[in-house]
Amino acid sequence: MLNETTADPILKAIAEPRRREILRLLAGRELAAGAIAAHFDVTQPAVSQHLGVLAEAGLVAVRREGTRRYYRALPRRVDDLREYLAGFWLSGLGRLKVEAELEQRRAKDASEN
Amino acid sequence: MLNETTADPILKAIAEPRRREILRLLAGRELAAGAIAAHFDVTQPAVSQHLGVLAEAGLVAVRREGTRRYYRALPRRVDDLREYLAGFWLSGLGRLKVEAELEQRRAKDASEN
DNA sequence: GTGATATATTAGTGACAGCTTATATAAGCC
DNA sequence: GGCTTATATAAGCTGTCACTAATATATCAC
Repeated sequence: MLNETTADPILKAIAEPRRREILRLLAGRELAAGAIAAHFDVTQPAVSQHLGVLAEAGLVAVRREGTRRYYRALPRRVDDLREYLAGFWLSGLGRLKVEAELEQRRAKDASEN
Repeated sequence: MLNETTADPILKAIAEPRRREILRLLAGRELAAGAIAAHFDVTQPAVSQHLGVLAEAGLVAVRREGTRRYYRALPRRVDDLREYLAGFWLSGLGRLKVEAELEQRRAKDASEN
């Protein structure tokens, strides 16, 4: 389970449109760095830096084969982020209290909208 | 359901530690802008600007009462973001194909780790 | 109206992020 | 060894962001 510190780089990494494009490009398949860079109109170093950020956040994994570097997305990491967001309101002290109030608010919102 | 364009400001807003603190402070309760600002060691304008970003992203709502501005978190918006992340790999073309490959990868990852 | 309080807005500053070009690293081929 | 290809790293530029101090707006009380 992610905490505030571990979730931060993941959020920062995914809060960037180009990196989200890269991630989606790697959905369910492996691609070499060059092939990834070819999909965009920015330079290869720019994409390489994005891949570095994604790797640092654990959103992608690399496999080296000869001179190539094959990247693949790690969907588990996004699931972790979803979990983090699910427990977002329950962090800190007074979990139960907040949880109860949240339940109230949910019901209120549902009736309002 | 969020799309790439609508999800972006929410991700940007939540990818900031102080704004996450503010959001959690507003979990299940309403607080005046001043009360929120009092919780942090930055100036009132700084917090006001954060509240502006959060409001712009639809993560908080404001209620004006006299000279006070009461903010409350909108948990629904975070739920929307979770949904967006859930469908992240299925966006773009070839949804079914990617979905199948994802399923494969899930199983593979589960056995590896 | 004046004054006080709550909040937002403006202008400016330093840090950082995404980009570029240029260069370094490393593997494969001759 | 040298040459080429694939990728990363470094240095510099520009825009954006979180912050500050100062100011504006708005509401209340008198």
